[in-house]
Amino acid sequence: MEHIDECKQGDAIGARVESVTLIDVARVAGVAPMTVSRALHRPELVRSATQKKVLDAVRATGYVPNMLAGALASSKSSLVAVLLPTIASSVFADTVQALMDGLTAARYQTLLGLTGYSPQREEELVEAILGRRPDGVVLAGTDHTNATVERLTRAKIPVVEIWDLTDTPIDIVIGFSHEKLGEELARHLIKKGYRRFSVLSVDDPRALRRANSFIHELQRHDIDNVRFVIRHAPATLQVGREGASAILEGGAPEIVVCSSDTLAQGVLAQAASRGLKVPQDLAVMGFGDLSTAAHVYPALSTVRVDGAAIGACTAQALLERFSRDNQGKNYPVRLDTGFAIIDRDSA
Amino acid sequence: MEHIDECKQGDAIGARVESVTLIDVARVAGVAPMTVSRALHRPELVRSATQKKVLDAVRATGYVPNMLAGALASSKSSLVAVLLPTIASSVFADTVQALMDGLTAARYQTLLGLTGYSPQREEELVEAILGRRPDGVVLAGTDHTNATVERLTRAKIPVVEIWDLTDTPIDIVIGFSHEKLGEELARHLIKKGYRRFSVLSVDDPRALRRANSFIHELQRHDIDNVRFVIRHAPATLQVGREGASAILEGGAPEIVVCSSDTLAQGVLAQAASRGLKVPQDLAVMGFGDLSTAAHVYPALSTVRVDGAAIGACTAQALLERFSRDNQGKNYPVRLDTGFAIIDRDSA
DNA sequence: CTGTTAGCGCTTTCAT
DNA sequence: ATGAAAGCGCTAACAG
Repeated sequence: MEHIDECKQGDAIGARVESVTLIDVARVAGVAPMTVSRALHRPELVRSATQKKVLDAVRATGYVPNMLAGALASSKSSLVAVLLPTIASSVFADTVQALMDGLTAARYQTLLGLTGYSPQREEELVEAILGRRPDGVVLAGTDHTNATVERLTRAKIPVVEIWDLTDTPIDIVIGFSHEKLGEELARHLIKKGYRRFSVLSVDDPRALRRANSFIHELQRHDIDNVRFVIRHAPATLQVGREGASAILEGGAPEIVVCSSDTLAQGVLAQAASRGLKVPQDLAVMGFGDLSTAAHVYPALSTVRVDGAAIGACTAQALLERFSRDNQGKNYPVRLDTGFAIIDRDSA
Repeated sequence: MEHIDECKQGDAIGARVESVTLIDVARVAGVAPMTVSRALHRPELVRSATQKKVLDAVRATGYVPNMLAGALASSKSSLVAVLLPTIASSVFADTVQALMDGLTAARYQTLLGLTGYSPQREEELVEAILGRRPDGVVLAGTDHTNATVERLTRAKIPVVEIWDLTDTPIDIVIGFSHEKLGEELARHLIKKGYRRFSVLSVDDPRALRRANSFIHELQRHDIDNVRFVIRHAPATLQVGREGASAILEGGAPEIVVCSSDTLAQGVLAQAASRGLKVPQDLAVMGFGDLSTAAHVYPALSTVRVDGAAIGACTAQALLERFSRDNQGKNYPVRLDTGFAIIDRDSA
């Protein structure tokens, strides 16, 4: 309110709200601006008496440091950009939570961008976001346009690709192999005795890669007639339910392998409404996180991925890069966080 | 790899990666820096020949405008801060998606902060984030610390509180009344003939307010012995399942009213595993979005909230504020987006 | 430990 | 339609 009065006086004509600056604080504290800056960011470099004067002045003036100016002057934005396909697909929720927890604790802030599974859109977002001079970038997946890769590389900041693995990462890559997952799952289920498979997947690139390598592995074991139903992302219960209908049209397979737990839940619902017992009449396999579904639906099998671990490792990798005096050197990281097949018959 | 070579050449001694600036572009294009700036941001002010020279120079140099500098000079950051309790609770997913769609289209970027339902944490985040000089702030809910409100007010930027309603908004408020929702729901269910109620809620403040006004309204209708089970947020299927167990201990009520669809799904699962038919043996009421659950579980009733509408309205309100020559004036907005009771018996 | 001097890269505000 | 000068608010680098 004191502030508002000031405004009414000050801005006789104009629009600009003139905010309190470092210089104002310095004047009130009776020290040099630089001393205020130090008192705020490196308190160990100033006498505690000075420190107190400054903090008092900060409080008195209601000073809020302008990080735009700080970042410009220091070439350090304390900003990390995170680009995800969507926020609706909750597979990333744990990852983002863990990532942001780690970053926030280290006083980094998060710039979020949603790509909608479109590499083109990702490219535009990268370009726009790089203008903010983030200290690091996190991307979902390893499939990017050439321009995206080039821009990211030119930016010379840590880049983490997550939720996938590749032999040619831009910089750091933390995740697991969707191909390997598909193959292992196929072998696992064959070993369990299943022979009649259906696959229900949304058209998100990683889901499709899992599905394809799953089906290929089945073929290598002479299992060919796999019903493969693809629906548009995002994966919802409704999509799962409709997909199940489509699959069940041609008679029930032994098992339906879904690209996500959400889909799998939709399938469960559809199975229930048709009076099919799971897993006796119809086994259902999901993908995602245990906490979401597997504990709750005793009949549901799933492939568990530790999203929180991916986020935590990403935060740690970034912070390490930020802190280390990485003078020109690169410390590539390739972390396979793995996955676990949670199986109702064996568990 | 090209990247690394370049590094080794260029930075003979130092650490700083010197990037291409407006001045470099101007030199290459043979014009003044200011002309480059205009060509990029207000093309209508430069001759198309000049325009072309500049764009060529931009491409040739790989120039990426430094928005930190731009924002500092122009006092316009093109940044909107969004503070949410969590990203795990998917009730906000649609809202965030719609909000960001709107903002991104207008070339605004989003700074995300997670408060974990803690007003204290929100306060810290607000302080930190205000340092970025965002052009607007979006907050979930209307329950903030005094310091939060004061800082936000002092910032003199549009502030939107969403997913709730209040008579004393900071600035703009877009959502619905959780009290009214609880009351209407109570009256609705009483009218349908229900008498034995249980409530299962997580301890998120808005969920509790819905639950409390629901129960109070029941009491006003002389229904008193309501079982009220509260669990820690976030709401997961597992929490729903456990909560259902706790409730069913004391014999099944006619209906369980849950603070979210996710919880409700957990209750459905538990009911199924006990052989209870829904809604005949046990009716289940959720809360959230239709697409999540109600279309899929024919037995599930729910209160539908249009999260996407909240996000879209928020984006629109912000953009309007940004564009209008809001010279000192305020255009308060109070938008009740309402809710709809989706009922299995009536629908 | 504190102060001074120079910018960071851009845009505003005049001139031309 | 284009240019020149003067900052935006802060911090690096050095001097004391």
